[in-house]
Amino acid sequence: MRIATWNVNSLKARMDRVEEFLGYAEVDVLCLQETKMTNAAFPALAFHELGYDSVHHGQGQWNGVAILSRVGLTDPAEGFGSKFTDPYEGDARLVAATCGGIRIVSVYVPNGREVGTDHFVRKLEWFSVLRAWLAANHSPEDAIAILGDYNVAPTDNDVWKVEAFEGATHVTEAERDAITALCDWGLSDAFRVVYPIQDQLFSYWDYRAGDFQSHRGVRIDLALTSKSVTDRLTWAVIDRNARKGTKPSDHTPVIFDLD
DNA sequence: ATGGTAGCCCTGCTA
Repeated sequence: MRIATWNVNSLKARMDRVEEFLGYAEVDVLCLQETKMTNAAFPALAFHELGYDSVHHGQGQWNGVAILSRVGLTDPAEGFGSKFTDPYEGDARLVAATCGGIRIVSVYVPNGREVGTDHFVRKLEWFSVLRAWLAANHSPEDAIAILGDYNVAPTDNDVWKVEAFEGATHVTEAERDAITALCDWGLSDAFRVVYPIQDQLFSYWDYRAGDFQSHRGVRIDLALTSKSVTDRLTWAVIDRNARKGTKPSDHTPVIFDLD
């Protein structure tokens, strides 16, 4: 089983590239973030014709998350539900479904903008709610995989140059602690199971200033997997070619193979 | 050099 995550930065602008990706990548499950469209505009029929069932939690101008699956898709759920107060209430940032026996969650964690802002505080709160939601709805014994744009580089090996991120978001101790808290519950950063210490392996490069061509990137698109999923993990790949060519997203797909 | 680009909508906001 092959699962993947991709922040497409507008599905409308990226549909050709997504269809191209589905044509060569042979993914069974694909989590999308930043679809930036309403549910009414979501091209479920086009995906169905390519063999994928789908669930989309859309908003419109911003955010928007989806799951595509060709190994079944049942029990779809959107957001944290009524038992939790979402610090970014109204944003479409989480959707879940069971695909091929695994509870798949597609997340778009808030960016946080600047350290010290209200947005940053609520980013950390969003992580707290995610952990509470996880603990309330699942056991670490479950087969669960939370894939998406976490807007956090978990270690210094996940940024192109540590000095370039002094005082910046995505690398603070508080944000990294939030990832650690999810891992302490019973999840693993699946990419680091395959590549424990290798650096300069990125999933996002800013469009500006030739950052991609100059290898100035970060690894913020992650799959956090419970033990039974992690134990099945055989390989992980970053599809750098998807960052090249005509109208690329600023993120690449990150792909995981399970036995 | 507080720059740069891309995508959305009301010509600014978000990333």
